[in-house]
Amino acid sequence: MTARRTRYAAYGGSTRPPYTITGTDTRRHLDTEIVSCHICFMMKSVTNGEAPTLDQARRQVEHYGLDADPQAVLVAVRLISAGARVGRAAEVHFARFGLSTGRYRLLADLEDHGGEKSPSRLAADLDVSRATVTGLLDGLEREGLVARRPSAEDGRGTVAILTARGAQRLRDMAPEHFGRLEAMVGGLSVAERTVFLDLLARVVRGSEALADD
Amino acid sequence: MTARRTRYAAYGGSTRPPYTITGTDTRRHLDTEIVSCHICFMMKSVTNGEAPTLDQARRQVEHYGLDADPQAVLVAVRLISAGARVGRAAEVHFARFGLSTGRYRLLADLEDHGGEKSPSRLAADLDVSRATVTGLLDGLEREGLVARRPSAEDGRGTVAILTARGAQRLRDMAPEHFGRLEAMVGGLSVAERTVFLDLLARVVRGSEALADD
DNA sequence: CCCCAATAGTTAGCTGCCTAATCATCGGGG
DNA sequence: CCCCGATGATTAGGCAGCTAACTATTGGGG
Repeated sequence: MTARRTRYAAYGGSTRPPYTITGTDTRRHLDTEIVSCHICFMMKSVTNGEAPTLDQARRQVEHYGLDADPQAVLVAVRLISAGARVGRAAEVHFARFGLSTGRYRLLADLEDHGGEKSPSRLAADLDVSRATVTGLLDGLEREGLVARRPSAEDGRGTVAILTARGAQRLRDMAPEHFGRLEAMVGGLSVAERTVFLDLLARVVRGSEALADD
Repeated sequence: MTARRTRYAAYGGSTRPPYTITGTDTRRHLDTEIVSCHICFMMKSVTNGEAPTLDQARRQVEHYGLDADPQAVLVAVRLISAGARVGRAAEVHFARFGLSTGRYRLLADLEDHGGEKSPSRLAADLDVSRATVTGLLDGLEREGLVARRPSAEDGRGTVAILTARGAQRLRDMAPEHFGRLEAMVGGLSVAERTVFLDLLARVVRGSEALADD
């Protein structure tokens, strides 16, 4: 059979190249369009990255007869939305180097720590569960970027070590990686960056209000 | 056999309550601790939500002999980190109401649009792929919060409609939901919120620098 | 000196998100 | 009038994150 015409057989050997994120096929629509709605007619601006709208927030709050501040709601919703958006952009970014955000963070943390660390420490420092670290290490070990070695002091423990190949990967991607990160915040002045860091930290601290109880 | 002692049998019927996010078992460690490292000894402050550090960013940039601005790198990395953090908090929040962030966003968008919308429109407006919308609708339909109906005009199309049960769910959760969102940004003054919205939008727009090419 | 609670790591199963491929239908150009 | 490209929706497969449960080891208290 011709290799190209096979339908489901191609999946049989799991021969899909890992991390082939290229971009969404749902192309962005026009800047502005009329939206017909059962309740009202409204202009919906789809200016990139600025959804949802203050109008939407206001409408929702009013709809349920609450006295919440629409602007406050908007900030919260935008942050959640922005987080997902930036997270996806980061995933596309790291896919270039055959990594994911999680795998890169683990590699970089290992490098910063001298090349050795236990999975538990990694989980704590990366702020993910130990199970996630197991999964990340599995993938990285398969590609030869890290290795696992039983701990010398603790019979239960393991040590993750950065391999030469892993260190090389980090070195190779560094110029483009840091260049793109810099470009990402290039639209802000130094003063604005300082303000942004402060406000971001305070909102993140406030986001515990979502999970608390 | 006693229902409590069963090991894997409990999974047999897939009788796991959906969305039982309660919090991580990796409890936070102390505020400050000494970290021994092959290269250096350093104080590692784990002040909640303020990792990674400017020092880490500076060290990394220097390590590879680049001339990137450490503060710019820090802003980018913090935003990515904060996005994941806030995203997880949101997931915990929505789990309270038997929803996920994606499912809530779909429901709310439907409600705001008069209760009817095609999956393609939902995908475009929520900024996710159509495949994701299919998955979200599957879950919501299973719980009776939305229904699918073939489109009247287009033989290919489907219309997702908000059911009475779905509208009720939104109504029930509204007070607590908006209250928590408001609390989340309660640490910011109105002026600061305005600034934050502006800066956030600009950084999100800049985050295209990660995915572009 | 032994036992048991705490800890380290893994595994199983879930969700959300993605891309690529598939199937059905619409609709305009030759 | 028919055909083929464009579009709507789903399916299949993959990764990352989570919780809960399981196994193995450590180490302190009775």
